[in-house]
Amino acid sequence: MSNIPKTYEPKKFEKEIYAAWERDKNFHTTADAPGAPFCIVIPPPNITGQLHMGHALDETLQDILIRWHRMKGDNTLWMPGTDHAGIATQAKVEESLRAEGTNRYELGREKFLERVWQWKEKFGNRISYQLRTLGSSCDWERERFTMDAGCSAAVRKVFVQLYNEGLIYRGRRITNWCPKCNTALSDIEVEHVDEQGHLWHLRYPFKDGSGYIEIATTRPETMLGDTGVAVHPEDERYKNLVGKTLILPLVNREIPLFADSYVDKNFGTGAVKVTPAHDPNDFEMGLRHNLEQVKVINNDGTMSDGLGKYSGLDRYTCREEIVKDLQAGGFLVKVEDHLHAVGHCSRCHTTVEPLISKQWFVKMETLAAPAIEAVKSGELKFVPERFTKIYINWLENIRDWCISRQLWWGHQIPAWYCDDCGETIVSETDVDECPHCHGKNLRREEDVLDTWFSSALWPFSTMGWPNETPELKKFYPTSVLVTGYDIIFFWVVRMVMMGLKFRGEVPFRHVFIHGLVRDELGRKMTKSLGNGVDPVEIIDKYGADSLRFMLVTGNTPGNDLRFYRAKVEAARNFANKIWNASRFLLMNLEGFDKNFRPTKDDLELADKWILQRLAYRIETVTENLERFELGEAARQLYELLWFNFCDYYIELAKTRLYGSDPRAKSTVLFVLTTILEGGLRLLHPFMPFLTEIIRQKLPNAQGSIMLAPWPKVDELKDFLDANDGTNDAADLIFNAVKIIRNLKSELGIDSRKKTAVVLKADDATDKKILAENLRYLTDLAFAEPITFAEEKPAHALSGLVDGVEIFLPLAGLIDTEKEIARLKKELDKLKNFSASTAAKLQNERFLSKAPAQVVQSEREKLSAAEEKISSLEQRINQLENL
RNA sequence: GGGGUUGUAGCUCAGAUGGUUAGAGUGCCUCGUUGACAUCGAGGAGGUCACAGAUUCGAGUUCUGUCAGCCCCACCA
Repeated sequence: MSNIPKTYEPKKFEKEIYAAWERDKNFHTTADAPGAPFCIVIPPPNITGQLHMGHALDETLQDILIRWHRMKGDNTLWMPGTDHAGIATQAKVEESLRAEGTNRYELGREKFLERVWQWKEKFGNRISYQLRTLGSSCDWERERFTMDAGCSAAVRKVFVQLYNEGLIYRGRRITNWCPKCNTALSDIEVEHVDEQGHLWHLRYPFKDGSGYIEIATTRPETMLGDTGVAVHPEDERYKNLVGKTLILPLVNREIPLFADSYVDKNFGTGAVKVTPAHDPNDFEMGLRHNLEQVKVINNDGTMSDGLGKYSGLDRYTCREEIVKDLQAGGFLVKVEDHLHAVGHCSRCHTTVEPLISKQWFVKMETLAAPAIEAVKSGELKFVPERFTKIYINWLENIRDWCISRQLWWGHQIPAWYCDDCGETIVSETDVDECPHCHGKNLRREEDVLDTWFSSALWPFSTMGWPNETPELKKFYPTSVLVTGYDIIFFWVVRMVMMGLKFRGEVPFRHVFIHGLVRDELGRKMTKSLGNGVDPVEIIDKYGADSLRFMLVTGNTPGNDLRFYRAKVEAARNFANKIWNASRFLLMNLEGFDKNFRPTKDDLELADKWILQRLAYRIETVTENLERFELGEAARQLYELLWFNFCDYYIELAKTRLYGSDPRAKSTVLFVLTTILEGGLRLLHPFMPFLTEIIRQKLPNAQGSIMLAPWPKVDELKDFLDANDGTNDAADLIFNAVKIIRNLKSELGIDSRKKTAVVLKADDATDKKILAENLRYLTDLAFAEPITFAEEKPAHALSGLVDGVEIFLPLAGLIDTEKEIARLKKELDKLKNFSASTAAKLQNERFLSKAPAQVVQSEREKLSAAEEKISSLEQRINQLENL
């Protein structure tokens, strides 16, 4: 029988296995295949760069669910693809152009886009390749891109319909503007960061010379655009001043003092300067009071023309100049330190400038209502549930979505402006004549759409929508969306809204949320910190299976997890353990008859025990997968395969394996292969490569493991008997093993050295179990010879398990005092426990209110403890009288 | 300002619907290389489950409050 190398070296086989899966079309899905649909659409990675640890986690979770369902026999589709990532990708390409000494404007729109497509080709492929190295079992034949023809058609259709329904509109509004990216941003693309700034107190004189009013501002440079000063209508300090005219310092513009309830009486001086063109609140107030909008800051962050010496200055340089000039003019009262939140571009971290410009918006309120309802009704569920609150809270306070971006890379907005009659035409197909005036002077809107607009359609645009494809019918709504909590607002809510709007159904039944992967110190992995760990490098060194296993164990849904190498190594060691257990089995397969099936009578305690363990884990692992508790499922498999199978069963199997009874050997081989093969299938979703390569070598399996059936308890039913006492018996034996090992260690005896053991069992059942399985004590604890005694030997170390006393007789004298001290310590512990249990059992209320089962088990515990106590006391007595 | 979340062994984390004497990985200490595995085996030390109350026969687990950390949302200039 073929054998495998001594150590687990994933690098030697992972690539090959993946290639074989792909070659054999194991990932392939058709809509008309049998089985209930199970579908996940991948959160499309950006084509900006390469796979990072966050992707590795996201893909691993998805692949586990996908592989599990595929094995379960569901018609399983994992739709792969990538995202064009408008701003981010454009910025990357512009960066590389800068390195070449040119820029996009020199290149022109068309040439520039060619460059971006080249970039897409390169990095999109790299991402797909890296997903493969992780083992992701996507249906690659269906790979999509947010800007491919199908997605583009979907985008156009959605845009036009929303426009026609009045849900998309174009308006001149104040929006967040990034002076560096040179584009508008939506509200959620702005990150607010607390910054230590200043609060400048300024005095604005009244026109009539009757003094001045003091205002406070954090942005003095915007005063050039002030067109009013506001106070609260009920502010006694200013009540009778409202309506007066002020002279704006430095500019000498006449501006009104008016009242608006927006103003907070308690902040600053209670009087606020109003700059409608550069502050969202001032903009609103400006509309309410018909104030002029004076734009003083350009899109690039410099000061506008017509501002005299300030024109052309950078906004922050200008601030310094203004402050200087205000001070010189006697308008500056004082400067205070002030901590306040400042908006930054989430992409480049430049301070955002609120500016007035013409942008396209999506009206959110009518779209949001059904999205809220879908979650409230339970049609869509978040895992963990707590995220529903965040989701609903956000949707209930939603504001219109600015979807136009002044970029080139993205879906160009399908709108045309007629220069002849001023008409705006929005159309799914390109337009070359104005339907209104038949003029030919049409200009296409240059702006592109926010990246998330196309991402929002991903669950159905990838399935062929707007055509009613078989895929759409079969797989929509998809089953689960797996994503990080950081993009719930960006993506999840928008997919839900668009899915409900255009398909009339939620895009997915469950949203499975995971946390962020952090570094060993708990910090976010970022480029600026340089603390990112490259998954490709980890895979190269430890294997994809180890990385995957590490990413799912030891964490719970929705919580962040820390990445540290020791954890990957632990996972790798687990893989190596399985590797070697398999190696052991493979080297002992001689004489294996794959048609042999033992009868129940052939099975001994260890066989029945391990088969029951497997059956139990089939149940609990499946349950945990159903609950999305992948970490717990993985933990249980670790326990089954390492502790139960390797540490106990394999050791116990050796005697019969090397023995002379052929039927016993056949039986043990059957059990070994059954457990390993079943365990591999359970483990396959987590560690696909390792389980595949090993299972292919097993004589009791055929075909790819990824297409093998998910284990069922039913497979083992011939060997299971829930009430045969197997577990109690196994507990007794294994506890006895522990005690013998323990005593040996206490005496400094080599754990593998054969040591005589004396047993004293008063209970007939216990005695029978021990007598039938003495070999296990020899195999696991190297106890030999083992004898039964009615009396406690004098010179011996002793231990207790259930009702059984275990002695290690000593040839020479034992250190009696030390042994007494040890036993007394144990006695104390037992007495404490028995006292508290006894107290519990004397408590009337416990007896009357606790379930009978609990009371009963407490009684049993107490009597067991009392038995042990008396036995220990006897023993101590005996030793003291020596 | 609102909301969320975390606080369990030196470190990183599990402990679903409250019920054995609270677990794992890693680190540490002792011992062990006669063919599955030193990426290993055996044993050990190490925890008043942040703190204070409440509910309950019973709380690491439920509730309230306090302290500490992290995160998200938010138009106080």
